[in-house]
Amino acid sequence: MNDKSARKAKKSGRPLSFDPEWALDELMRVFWRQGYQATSVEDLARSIGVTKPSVYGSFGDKQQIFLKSLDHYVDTAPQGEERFQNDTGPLKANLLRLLERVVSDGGEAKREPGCMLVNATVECMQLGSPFSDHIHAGHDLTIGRLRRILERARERGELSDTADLDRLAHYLNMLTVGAAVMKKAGADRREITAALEIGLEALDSYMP
Amino acid sequence: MNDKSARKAKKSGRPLSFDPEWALDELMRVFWRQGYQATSVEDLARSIGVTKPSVYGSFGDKQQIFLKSLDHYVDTAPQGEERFQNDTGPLKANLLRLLERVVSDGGEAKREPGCMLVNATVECMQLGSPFSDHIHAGHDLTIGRLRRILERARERGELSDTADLDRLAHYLNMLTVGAAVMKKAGADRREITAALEIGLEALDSYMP
DNA sequence: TCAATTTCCTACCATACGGTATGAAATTGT
DNA sequence: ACAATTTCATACCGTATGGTAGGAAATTGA
Repeated sequence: MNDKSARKAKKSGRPLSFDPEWALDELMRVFWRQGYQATSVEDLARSIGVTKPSVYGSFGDKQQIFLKSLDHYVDTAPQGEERFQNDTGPLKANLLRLLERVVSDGGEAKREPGCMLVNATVECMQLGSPFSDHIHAGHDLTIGRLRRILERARERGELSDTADLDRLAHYLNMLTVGAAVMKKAGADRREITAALEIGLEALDSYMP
Repeated sequence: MNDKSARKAKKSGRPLSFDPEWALDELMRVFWRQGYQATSVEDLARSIGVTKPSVYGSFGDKQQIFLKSLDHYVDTAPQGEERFQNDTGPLKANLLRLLERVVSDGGEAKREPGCMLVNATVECMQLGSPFSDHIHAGHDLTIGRLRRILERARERGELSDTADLDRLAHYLNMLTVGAAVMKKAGADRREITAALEIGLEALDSYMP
């Protein structure tokens, strides 16, 4: 009867004109580039080659689309969980690579979209729930990922046993966030890298 | 004839119902709290107790009001030029006080407006000129102020002669920006302070 | 008191946007 | 072939918004 859980259950009726996963990725990119308020539902519809009612039918209203896009961003770009895995080298070098990637990702064109989570924080925290909830979750997830990197580094003896990994993770997140904003402000990439290198020197105090 | 330059020239006609300087400060606060796109011209008018046409008559269109507000913000709040002067104590303590003030200013209520320049960067850089020009100018001014603090510290012997003050100023600005965003994200104030303290430890490498 | 000047508010316009009603088009199963 | 189902696009509605026209109100100077 209630067969909603069946994944591969073939549906009758006209098929979707787009792949839902691909579409969500496209929708995310529009919000990433333009922000929440500056994006119209028609922009979203055009990006996946349909008209408004189809978007509403498949993804809900504008707010829901944005929240799904934000969750999708945090899950995938630019530093998905799997990208955190290959951190076998020196801690500071790994972190620099990671933070630089956050800053350089999505920046093929002249317009730099920066980090969507940061953009959402500035633009949407004031809009209250459920925006604030999803944004909180995004930061918690990011900080948790950073903390796990630090934990693995400590297991390898690269951080002293007394170091407060929570505080360090919060600091690294703040550093990344600052870099993302300055990227969007048009700062030169080498300038940002130089600043990040200075910031990572703060870790020296917590190495054995 | 063309007496526009006369400051105290008494104008004939109905007097303004508000003090222009006070009004600009109020307008700035509305944009600071709500952002550019989420603010309607009617919001602005109500904040100074008039209706829309009076606002247009005195301050121009929405874009001009925003740019004037942003310039006014950079000039005055939260770390105007004069607030940078009393830095006779130890460098790191002075910087911590300064960066904390940036983060705590304007946050009387529950809604944290953060730093208006950061908010404008995220929301308005994509809107092109003249937004991007004013935002650039704001960051340049802020970084220049930080650089002057570092220069005075070096004159007092608190920084080594080889330290690259430009890079350090860029780094400190990035740190502040990150703190402003995390403040808006709802991060606890003690959490932010702790992260800032870690970030300032990076300066140790540049002290003699 | 009266003209000149400047600001004020009411009312309005055009547009853009979020969201929906409705029926046509495309598929599946029988 | 035909019913059931699902997605599609055209057309529309109500509202909010940026911006303006036009005349009333308040001041200065004569």
